[in-house]
Amino acid sequence: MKIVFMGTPDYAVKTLEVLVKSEHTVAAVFAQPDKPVGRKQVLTPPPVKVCAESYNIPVYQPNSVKTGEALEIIKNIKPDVIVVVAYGKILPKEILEAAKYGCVNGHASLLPKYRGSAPIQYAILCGETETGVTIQLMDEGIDTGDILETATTKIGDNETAEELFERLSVISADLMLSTLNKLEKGEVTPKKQEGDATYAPIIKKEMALLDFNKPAKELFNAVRGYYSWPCAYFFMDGKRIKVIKASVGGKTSMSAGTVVANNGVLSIACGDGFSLDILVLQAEGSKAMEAKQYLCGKQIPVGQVVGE
RNA sequence: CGCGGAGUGGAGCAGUUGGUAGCUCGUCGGGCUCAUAACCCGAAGGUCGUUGGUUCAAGUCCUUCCUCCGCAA
Repeated sequence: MKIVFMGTPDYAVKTLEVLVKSEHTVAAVFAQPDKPVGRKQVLTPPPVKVCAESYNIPVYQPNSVKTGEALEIIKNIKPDVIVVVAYGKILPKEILEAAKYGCVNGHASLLPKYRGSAPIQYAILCGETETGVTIQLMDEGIDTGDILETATTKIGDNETAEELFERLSVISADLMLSTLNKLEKGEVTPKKQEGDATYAPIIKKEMALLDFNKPAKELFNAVRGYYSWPCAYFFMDGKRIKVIKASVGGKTSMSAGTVVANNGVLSIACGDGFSLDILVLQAEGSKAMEAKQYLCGKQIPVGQVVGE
């Protein structure tokens, strides 16, 4: 089939590569415009663009896909199907209907759960033990289209969002290819989404501020779910401390937010009477380090209250 | 030049108005102990990121360059 691919981040690259190497033809790629990135604010192309160019596939980066220009480009290509993975823009009805088989989207959750832009993080934040990917036929709603295929996977007890991203991107890529093959042969029937829908709106950095009044388990999930961006954090002595790695510790009678142990790990009391053991952290201006190392240079007495 | 922090013995840090480099760990040796990640005694280990300068004297002031990091995206 002749494919137009729409995607932007690393997550979508996996699918693009699988499609490029398949018997299908990726005729054009759409990605978000280059953005200034990093401390130097260097204008950086999105990963999908870099990948597409390495295969000499034409790349389009319109600021908007609603102006009609994008539609013109697609109509000239006359694709059989438009594959959308983490593109980051909402497609107008005209584009959704511009290909023979429509727009097929790979979404990183088991729809209708976690519709929206951050399904992977939310699955971990909510303490799910299982998640997956859904290949859906897009309609005008946000991730409300009919389901073509799904694949499930267990979430590891200590798995971070970053790790899950990597795994799901591979699963999604393979499932996308097999689904397209079935779609071409008419071997797949779209099914309505069933069950209660939940939403996973975009992650904002403020959301990653740890509130020690919450249960330790929930904070542990936040540490995993917000890694590696924006990364869970709290304040101590006015300085931001990022929590890279943590685990749920033992019971404590100290009030929430109090340091209960400082030997080897930085253990902080949480709202449910358990502690959060911080194993790896990063202070402003320095690299990530083991809590033990951090505690060598900075004496933190038991009883000190953090969160300010 | 978007804002800011930092480069000091193996690790993490301190170093006050410039005057012989300290702390917590770790390492090595010894001691105590039934025993220990505990405790006690002792030791090794630093041209204080780089260049040039000011000074009787610079980790500490000025300067060149390099590297790392937080914010911001």
